Amino acid sequence: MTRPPQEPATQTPDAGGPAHPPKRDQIMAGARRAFFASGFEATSMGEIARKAGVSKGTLYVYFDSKEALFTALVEEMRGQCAEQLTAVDAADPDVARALTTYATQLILRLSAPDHIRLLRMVIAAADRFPAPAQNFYRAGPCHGAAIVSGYLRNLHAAGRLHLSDPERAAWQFNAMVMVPVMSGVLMGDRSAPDAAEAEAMARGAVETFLAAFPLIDQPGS
Amino acid sequence: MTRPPQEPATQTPDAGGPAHPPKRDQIMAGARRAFFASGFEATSMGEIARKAGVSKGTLYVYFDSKEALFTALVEEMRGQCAEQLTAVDAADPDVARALTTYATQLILRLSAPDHIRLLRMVIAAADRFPAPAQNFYRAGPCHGAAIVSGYLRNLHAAGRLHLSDPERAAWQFNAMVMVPVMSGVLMGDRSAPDAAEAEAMARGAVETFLAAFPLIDQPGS
Amino acid sequence: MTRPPQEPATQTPDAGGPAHPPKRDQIMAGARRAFFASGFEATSMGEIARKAGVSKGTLYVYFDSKEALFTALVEEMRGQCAEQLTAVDAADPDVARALTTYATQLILRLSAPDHIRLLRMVIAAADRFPAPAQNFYRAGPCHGAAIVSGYLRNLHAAGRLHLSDPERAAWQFNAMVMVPVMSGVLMGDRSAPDAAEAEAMARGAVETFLAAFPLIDQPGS
Amino acid sequence: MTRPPQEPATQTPDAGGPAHPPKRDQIMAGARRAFFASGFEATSMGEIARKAGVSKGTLYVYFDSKEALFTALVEEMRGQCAEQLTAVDAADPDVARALTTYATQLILRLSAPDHIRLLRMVIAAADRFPAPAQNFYRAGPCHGAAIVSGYLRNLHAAGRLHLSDPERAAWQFNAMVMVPVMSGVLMGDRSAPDAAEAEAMARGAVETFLAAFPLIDQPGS
DNA sequence: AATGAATGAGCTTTCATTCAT
DNA sequence: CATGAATGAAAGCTCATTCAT
Repeated sequence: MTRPPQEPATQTPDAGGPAHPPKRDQIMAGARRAFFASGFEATSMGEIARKAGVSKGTLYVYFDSKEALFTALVEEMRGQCAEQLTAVDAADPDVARALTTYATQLILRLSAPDHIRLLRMVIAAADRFPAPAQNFYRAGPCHGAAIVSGYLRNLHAAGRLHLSDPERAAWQFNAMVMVPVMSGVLMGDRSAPDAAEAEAMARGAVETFLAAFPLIDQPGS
Repeated sequence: MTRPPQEPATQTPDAGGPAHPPKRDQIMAGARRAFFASGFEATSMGEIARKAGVSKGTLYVYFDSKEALFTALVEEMRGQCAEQLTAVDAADPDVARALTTYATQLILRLSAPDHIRLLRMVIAAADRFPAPAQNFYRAGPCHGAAIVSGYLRNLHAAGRLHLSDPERAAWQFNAMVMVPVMSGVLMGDRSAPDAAEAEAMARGAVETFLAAFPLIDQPGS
Repeated sequence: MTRPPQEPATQTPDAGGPAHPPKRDQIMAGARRAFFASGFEATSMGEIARKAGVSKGTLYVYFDSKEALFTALVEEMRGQCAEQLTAVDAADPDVARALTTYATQLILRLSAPDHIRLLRMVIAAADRFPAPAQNFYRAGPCHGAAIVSGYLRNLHAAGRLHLSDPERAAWQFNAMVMVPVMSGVLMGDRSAPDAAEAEAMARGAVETFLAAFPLIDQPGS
Repeated sequence: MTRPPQEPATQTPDAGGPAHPPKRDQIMAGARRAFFASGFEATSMGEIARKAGVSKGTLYVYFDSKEALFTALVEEMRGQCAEQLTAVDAADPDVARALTTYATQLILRLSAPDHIRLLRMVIAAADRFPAPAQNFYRAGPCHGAAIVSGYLRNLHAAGRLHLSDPERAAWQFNAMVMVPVMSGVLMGDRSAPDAAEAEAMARGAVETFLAAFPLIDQPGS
């Protein structure tokens, strides 16, 4: 079920273009602003050039096409996926608290407007060029599942939890955390939750999860 | 958390357009085929007109714009959401089996290529005109949560299950059912599961769910 | 050696476009002026639209592409090839005079600026899309050879000339007529000849031709 | 009628450009390959630079513009015109054989794909910058006529042929040789002839030519 | 001299929309 | 109501040319 975030799918490699001068970053910054403002289809190369402060021709010195530029942008942003930034505090002896904190952070980051925008763009483009969505998926949901499953595995090894399939449990946990709020935000039916609401939803998920996979009390502690 | 599938959000009302003559259906049919074949942006009004067998001008007699046509189409398709078509068999005394059957159907319908296409289109458009996505969300995920929460509420009333928040539990159940496979399909990282795989995933979700919310044995049966 | 001017080579049929309204002629007229002014590559669709007095979009209602428009134009002009317009006066009993008159006309028409322009365009395009050049060749040089060979065949049948290969003789006659002046005009090394010069060159060709294929005196005339 | 291949017409003199360093030859070689591969318009300066192995900027150190580079290339290739490479064997006592051999070679060289390419390019450009075409014409057809007329003049001086206008006769001979096959090849209606076909056409031209200008038998030989 | 990054005008083509018939 | 010809704005992309290094 889990896909390791390795070997990202590629479609249109950057091809030529100068190695990595500041102009490239300038273009990426302009592209980020432009794509985030209007989405992939509705953003024109002219708009990107204007926002980047370079000529339209320069865009094509660094990127072969609009698709390639978008792909490179998503690639660059993989490292900022909500799931990449959120970890479970393995040092916290209070498992419920650790999971709740993690889940709260995840909800807040996943539902941040910029993240939603990126997600929408990437999904929208998935029909025509799947590489960005695939890479994003592996760096995001798959990575998130790996983080949680690793944590659960450790708990299991420590005898604090009984789990037959940590990976499945991790996906289920993350699913319960995100879906109730993320789906509404993604579909434009509600806005991002504030911290209090996020924590409440996190609690709900943790509660159900620990009911299904009860912690084993440590005799000596 | 749940949004009742009532009062659909509107953005671009159909304005003029005859009430419901056969020509309108003809256009809708053409639009459905065209949009599903190529997505919103890549579909031209000319293509729709050709597929519908009417002139381009006629399109504008019934719909104010391409957006309005798309919105109307999504509106019309609300009734065919995966969640609208899938029910829990309340008559089945075997709750685990009823839930597994439901979840299997849901997975298969949600990951069907046409459904994925529609979902992508609707998400892609959510930035620029949110109405379709909202309506779709309410008729889909919200409706699905309502179905399950209703079923759970009945079980609770029958004393077969103890639940403090049936709605929350319903969202969590649906989340565990869909996410592990849907997210991969939606992001283009995997293809739709076959019946066997769908059932396996359904079992996994039901197992965890019933571990968290254990059934109460009926003494007299 | 001769290619019958039948079944013209096609490459990009006109495809859609309204049947044959005045707008189409308007576009063709604009295209003619524009292409003749600058050649195929150097003429832009915008320039054609301006010269035709229509919008750029309208061009594409009638023609699929710039190539298709050019091909249609050459097609239309086939009928105005120099060779199509020039005939040998079979009624003239003075063969030398008939041939000289024909050759003079041919030289004048072939070296007319418009004809040279068209020829250059068609040759220039022959690499990328050969259909126009082929059609032009069949309607031009091949047709011209057919006219002369027909005339020669009649002379032969009438016993006025002995010829083993009328077609070959016809090509040779036409070659002698056109090359000395046409090649210089086509290559931009000289301008079109006036009537006097054209007649002088015609005489030269006829003289040599009749030296090679002497007329047989009619005993009874 | 004949233009001596002297003082080539110039239009865009090379201006700056170092006299003749190896880099210049390198560029010319790249330009030759590029122009021959794609024609004048379809060849970009970038392509030339790549094929030449120099930077785009360097191109402009040696040549003022794309046109100037093309002009210089055609200039340089004058020496390789088909007509420059083909001579009549004045030592051969068999005039018909000498002419046939010459004509066969000429046909083969003129219809060679590279020659056709060059001819098309030069004709295509003749409208916008006439110098290349003029130079090509003088080095080609004019030179060819000069070769033949010189040969004929010698025959005349030797009493083997009676000719009032050797130059005119030379043009007519060359015309009969090339036109029947060259025109078809140039217009894309047929491919280059093989040696056998070329010789057959050569024989046809020589036969007619010698019928028009019969050889005078040498009494003492 | 040589480079190659940068430019910006210009290209062909598409398309949602309008409107006279 | 229905048509389809006509539009014009804009899109992605190319390329000859320049210039600071």
